[in-house]
Amino acid sequence: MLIVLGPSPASGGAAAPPDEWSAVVVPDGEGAPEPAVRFRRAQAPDVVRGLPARLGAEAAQVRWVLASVAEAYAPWIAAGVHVDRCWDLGLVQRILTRAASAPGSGVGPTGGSGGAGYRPVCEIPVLEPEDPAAHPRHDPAQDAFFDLPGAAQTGPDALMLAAELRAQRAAVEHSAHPHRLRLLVAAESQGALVAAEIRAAGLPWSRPVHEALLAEQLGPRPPEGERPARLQALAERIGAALGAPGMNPDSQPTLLRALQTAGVTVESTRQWELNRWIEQGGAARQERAALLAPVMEYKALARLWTANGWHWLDQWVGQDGRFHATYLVGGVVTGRWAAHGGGAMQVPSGVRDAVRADPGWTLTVADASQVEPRILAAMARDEALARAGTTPDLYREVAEQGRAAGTALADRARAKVALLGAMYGATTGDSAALMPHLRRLYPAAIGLLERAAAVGEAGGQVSTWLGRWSPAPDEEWLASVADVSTQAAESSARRRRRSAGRFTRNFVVQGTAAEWALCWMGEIRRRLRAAGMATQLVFFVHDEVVLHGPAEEAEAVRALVADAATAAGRLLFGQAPVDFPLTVASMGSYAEAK
DNA sequence: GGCTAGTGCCAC
DNA sequence: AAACGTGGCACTAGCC
Repeated sequence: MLIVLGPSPASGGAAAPPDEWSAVVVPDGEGAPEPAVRFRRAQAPDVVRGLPARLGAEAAQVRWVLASVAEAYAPWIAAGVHVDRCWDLGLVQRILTRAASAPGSGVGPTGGSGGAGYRPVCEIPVLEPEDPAAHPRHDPAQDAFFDLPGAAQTGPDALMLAAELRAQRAAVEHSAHPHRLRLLVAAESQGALVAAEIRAAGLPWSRPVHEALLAEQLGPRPPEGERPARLQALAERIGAALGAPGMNPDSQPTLLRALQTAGVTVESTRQWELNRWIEQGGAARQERAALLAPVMEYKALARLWTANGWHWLDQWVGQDGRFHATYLVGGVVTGRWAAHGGGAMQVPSGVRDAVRADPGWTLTVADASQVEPRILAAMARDEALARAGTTPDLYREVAEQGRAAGTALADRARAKVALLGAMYGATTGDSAALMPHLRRLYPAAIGLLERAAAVGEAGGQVSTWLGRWSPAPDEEWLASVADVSTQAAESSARRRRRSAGRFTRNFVVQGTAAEWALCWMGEIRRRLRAAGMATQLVFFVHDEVVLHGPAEEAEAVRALVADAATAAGRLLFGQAPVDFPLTVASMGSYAEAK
């Protein structure tokens, strides 16, 4: 059963009160959807709790349809209301709108078996949870200002949302692969629930551990506006060593000039280039390393200070000792999640020790191994690569196969570089040189990547396994690749085609891996709920999850997470031709992972 | 004061 | 501009 929740529509010519919502039950068969219940928006959790029984339905059978789960769900969680299933109209609209621009999707106006093509009934912006529009402030003066006739203060009403739902369902059913797109819709929507729940739970973060770590590396917390003592001392040493006393190492132009004046022949101040200069020193390597040691140390510590220092702690770790990461489901063009605020997707390994389980609880960290090449093997139905994908260490097995075939892909490191390079579109170096060997060993897999690249170079769109499409190139791109008026224009056109090809090449793999991860988390969530466990998902980074729960649940949780990974593979690929093994362990500190 | 571009580093 | 994909974010410099 589908129940749409949204702002009440006008009735009898009278506008509904601004904070009134309606529940619209969408019948399975014929019949128009009708508002079944009207309620104040703040009462939504009670409605969600009570309405299914009043309609004679099991709560677990209801799919709640919302314009934006990110916007609506947080107060429900706060009220202790969790739902099993939902349909996020905004997230699905984004997927369908993009698909509609791709001729092969079956979603657009030209394709489809009987569908007229997907056109949104109403625009549903994908709001960030921080977006002021997601949390309208109740300032009466503002209300008066926005209460103009026709002002879309509350967005589409529940009946419009029901109509949009209808359009979305039709588009899915008429698409090229309805069962896959259905899964994507369910997984993306479930992802929105997971993201909101992770944010609400938060990653347990020990302020004392973090502060001790900062004190150890940077010295005591400095007064506002001053550098920490260790950094200040290093800045002075750098100035002295480079013959530029008083210089500010935070100023890249200043530092670069000082380095060059001191005979350090680099063109940037990047760490890798400084390291390369040291390596090239021959007999003078020691001297060079000693000269640049304070610079390197300054860079590392300055990064810690600015990215994850005391300010970060104050801003992102509240009194509850949790880091509440805000995830943007499908926020990356490939479908990966993005994060907003606090750098949640880039918590450096150096500060992960501050992530500590509560007393009596434990962190379970699960990291999926080599997801992308496994995904590639499964998508391409590449038998040989899939064989490697049934082993725990895919790269090692690829090296075995490479050695047996007498190719240069004879050790694990080369196998890894070659495969990653193939998925990223490497054109130089070791990985490009190994491509012919890879192509011979895995013609189906490499063929899939090269076809995806060719589509991108030609300005076309590609799709993930479940049906998330890459964007169509914009006018500017089309014009630039058509411009062959000069040699410079022609080479620029070629460069941009290649770049688009690398993007689509990577898109199919990265995007499908993101779909696997989405299903993985959905399965974890479903199983945790079914088992009635207290353990919660508290963190996610592309192919890694962190759960936090009572120590006595840990053993079951490890098994549950691994089972969920297998189930996700089955959901995508049926009897999955590859395995999705995990490195999974329970621990007190996140730093113990890997 | 705000804004953008450039730079550099973190994660996968 | 580091070869080779996706991002976020902090800082400086230089503009209005």
